[in-house]
Amino acid sequence: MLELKACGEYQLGSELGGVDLHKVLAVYNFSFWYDGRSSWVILNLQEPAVALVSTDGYARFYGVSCSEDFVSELKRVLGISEDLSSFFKLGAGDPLLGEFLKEFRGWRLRSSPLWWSLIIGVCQQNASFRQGWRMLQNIVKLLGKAVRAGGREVLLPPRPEEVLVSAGRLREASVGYRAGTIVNIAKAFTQGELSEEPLKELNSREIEENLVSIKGVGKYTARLALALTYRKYDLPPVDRWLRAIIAEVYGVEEKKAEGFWSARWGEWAGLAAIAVTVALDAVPLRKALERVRRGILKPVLEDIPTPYSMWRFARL
DNA sequence: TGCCAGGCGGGGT
DNA sequence: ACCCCGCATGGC
Repeated sequence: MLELKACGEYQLGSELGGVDLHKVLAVYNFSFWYDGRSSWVILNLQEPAVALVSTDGYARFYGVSCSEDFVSELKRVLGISEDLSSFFKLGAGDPLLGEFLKEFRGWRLRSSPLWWSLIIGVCQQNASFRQGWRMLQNIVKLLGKAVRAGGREVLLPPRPEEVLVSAGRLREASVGYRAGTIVNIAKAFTQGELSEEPLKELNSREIEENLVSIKGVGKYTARLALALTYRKYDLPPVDRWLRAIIAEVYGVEEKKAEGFWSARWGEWAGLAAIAVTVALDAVPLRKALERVRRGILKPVLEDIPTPYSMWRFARL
């Protein structure tokens, strides 16, 4: 097993501002990465580097090789360096997100590597939240690679090359026909058509164009990746779930929902879209519409896996 | 037991 | 520019 070197430690302090690390680490996380006190955070998947981050802000770094940039990369991944004041200001009193944003003021979206963000998107296609995250969990457990860091084992998601050598096993992860898309994405990375670093210099529209050129990656998946990887939120991932919710809450036609959402949230539209999934516990559409009517607009479910609670569940 | 779920591409008009 | 269908899989 690959052994990562200890690369020092860092105590996050005043730069945390009002950030609530429990919320940052809990949302959309797995039980094998977060236990409620500390979480493994991926800094680099290609040349493995991770941080073990406690909710009090203490972080230890581990990597194949050590880098001076680990601290700033950790801050970027945790969203600490992101100024969301205009987002929260814009959201104050919003009929859908107002209440959530008040309670989750300390939340920031963790970023993930482009390759993994795309896989996250693919697993959400034409499936429920729970089914999608179960697929992701299966992929990590079946094809992921364990590394050793600080005397502990960490399971990392498989890299594109690792998916390709075991492509036949993707079906065991219950991803169904999405296996083909996952292979297409893996090939795009290994054949050098796609790479995280160069794309970040492009604007959102250009990145989206690049990503949708992969067969099986459409607008929704590309835009989710924009938010999850590059923290670019100006092009929101609006799916039929959010579209129907927007129509219900704001009284707009479904076909105008995306335009309405972009106008409403501007540069924050993508982050707001993801926030809605957290606020409504990502329950299926029927139930989400019912919740909206009853005004239950922040996470409340504890006994089933939701974006905010899924880290508590070993099996989703 | 069917039907459907946080898309997508390919085929129509 | 639309509309419509099929698609693997698992939950209800």
